[in-house]
Amino acid sequence: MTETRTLSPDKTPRTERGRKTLRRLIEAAAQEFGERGFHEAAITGITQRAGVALGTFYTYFESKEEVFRALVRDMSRTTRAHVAEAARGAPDRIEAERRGLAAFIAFTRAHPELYRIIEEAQFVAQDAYRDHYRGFAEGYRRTLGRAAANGEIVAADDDEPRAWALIGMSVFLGMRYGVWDREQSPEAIADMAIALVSEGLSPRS
Amino acid sequence: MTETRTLSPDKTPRTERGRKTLRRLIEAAAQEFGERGFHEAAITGITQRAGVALGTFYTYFESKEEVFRALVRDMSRTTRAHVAEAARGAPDRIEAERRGLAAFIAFTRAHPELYRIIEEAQFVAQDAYRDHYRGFAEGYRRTLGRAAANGEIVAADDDEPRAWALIGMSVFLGMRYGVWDREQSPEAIADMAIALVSEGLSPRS
DNA sequence: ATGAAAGTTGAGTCAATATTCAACTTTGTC
DNA sequence: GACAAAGTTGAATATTGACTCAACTTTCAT
Repeated sequence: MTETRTLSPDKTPRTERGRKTLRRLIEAAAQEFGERGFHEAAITGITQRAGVALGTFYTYFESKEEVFRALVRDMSRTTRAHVAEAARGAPDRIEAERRGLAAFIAFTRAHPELYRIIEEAQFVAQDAYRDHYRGFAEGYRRTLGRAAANGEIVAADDDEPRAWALIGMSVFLGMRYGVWDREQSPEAIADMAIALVSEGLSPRS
Repeated sequence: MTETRTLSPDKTPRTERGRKTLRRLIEAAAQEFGERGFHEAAITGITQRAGVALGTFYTYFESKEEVFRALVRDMSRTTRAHVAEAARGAPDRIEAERRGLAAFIAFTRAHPELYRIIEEAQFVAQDAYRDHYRGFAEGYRRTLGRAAANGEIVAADDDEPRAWALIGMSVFLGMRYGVWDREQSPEAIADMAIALVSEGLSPRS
C-alpha cells in the first residue's frame, strides 16, 4: 500500500502545467460521461472539451475505464460530503434526515451528471459502485445506531437494512424529483418522504 | 395502435418453427444480457446460446437494442406480476407490503439477470426504464390511496412520493440482499424494512 | 543558458462486432 | 409433389473508437 504500482509508469503530474491539464481533463471527462454515458463517451470528446490533443489523455490515464473509476470515487466523496454538510447542526436525527434528503434531491437536480455517473458505475465499475454504497451505508448504519441509543429514534435489531432502505429511498426520489422532473421543491418532497419514515404508515391506535 | 409499423418488414414468425426459434432467441438474449450486460453482450453470444446462425437473429429483430427493449418490457411485466401475486390476499396493506417486499427480494435473488437488465435499461433504453417505473409507481400510488381511504394506513397529501420512496427502498434492498449478498432470508429483511415504514422512526410519545 | 525531464501532438494501428445479403433449406398449402 | 413463402446460414462488409508512438515543445534546476 506504500508504493503506487511499481509496474505501470507513474502518471502523476510533476509540473504546474501538468496539474492544470489533469484538472481540465477530469472536468471534461465528468461532462462527457455525464452527458453521453460511459459507452457513448469518446476519449476524443474528452480531449476536445479539455482543449488538448488525444495523446495527452494517456499521459494521465491508463484507460477510459480508469478515468471513469477516478470520477466515481471523486463524486462519491463530493456527494457524501454535501449531504453530511447539509445535515450538520440539525437538532435531532429526524430533522437531519429531512435536511439530508432535501439536500440530496437538490444536489441531483443541480448535478444530474454526477447522479448518472455514480449509477452507471453499477455496470461499468461494479466494485467502485459497491464501495460507494457500502461506505455510505456503513456510515449511515452507525449514525442510526447512535441516534437509537440516544432515544432520538426507535431502536431496531439491526440498523443495516434500515440504512439501505433509507438510501434506496433517497436515490429513487433523487432520480424522480431531481433528475426526471423538477417542479416540486426538494423540501416539499423531503417533507412527505420523511413523514413516511418518521410517523410510519400505521394509524396510531 | 392497430397497425404494427408499416415501414420495417414484419418480423413476426408465421410457422411453428419460427415461433420456437424466436422463443429460444429471447431466452438466450436474457441470459447473455443478464450475464454480460448490454455492451459486453454479443449477438453471436446470443445466437450461439440459442443454437442458431448469426443471421437468424435478424430474421426476428431489427437490432441489438430492439431485443433489449423487448426484454425490458417482458421483465417489467414478469416482475410486477410476481410481486402483485405475492401480495394478493393479504389481510391488510401493511401485510401486503411485507409480502410484496419479501417476494421482490426473493425474486431478485432467484433472477439476478432480470434485475440487472431492468436497471441497466436506465442507460440503454431510458424510455423503457421510465415507463417501467412510472407504471409501477402509478399503480402503487393508487393502491396507497385506496388503503388510506380505507383507514388501513395514514393518509397523505400526495401518495406519489410515498410510492417512489417505497419503490426505491425495495429496489435497493433487492440489490443489497438479493443480488449482492444472500445469507439473510428475504422475510427477515422485509420484516425489518416494513417495521421502519409501518411504525416509523419517531418514538411514540 | 542548457540539458534532461515533463508534457504535448495527432496520424496511424488494430481489434471488435453489429449488420447485410445472396445462396440454400424447410414448411405448409393446393 | 410442386411451388411460394418462411426460415436459415455464415462469410463479407463497414464502422467505430481505444490506444500507441515517435517527433516535437515547454519547463525548470543548476
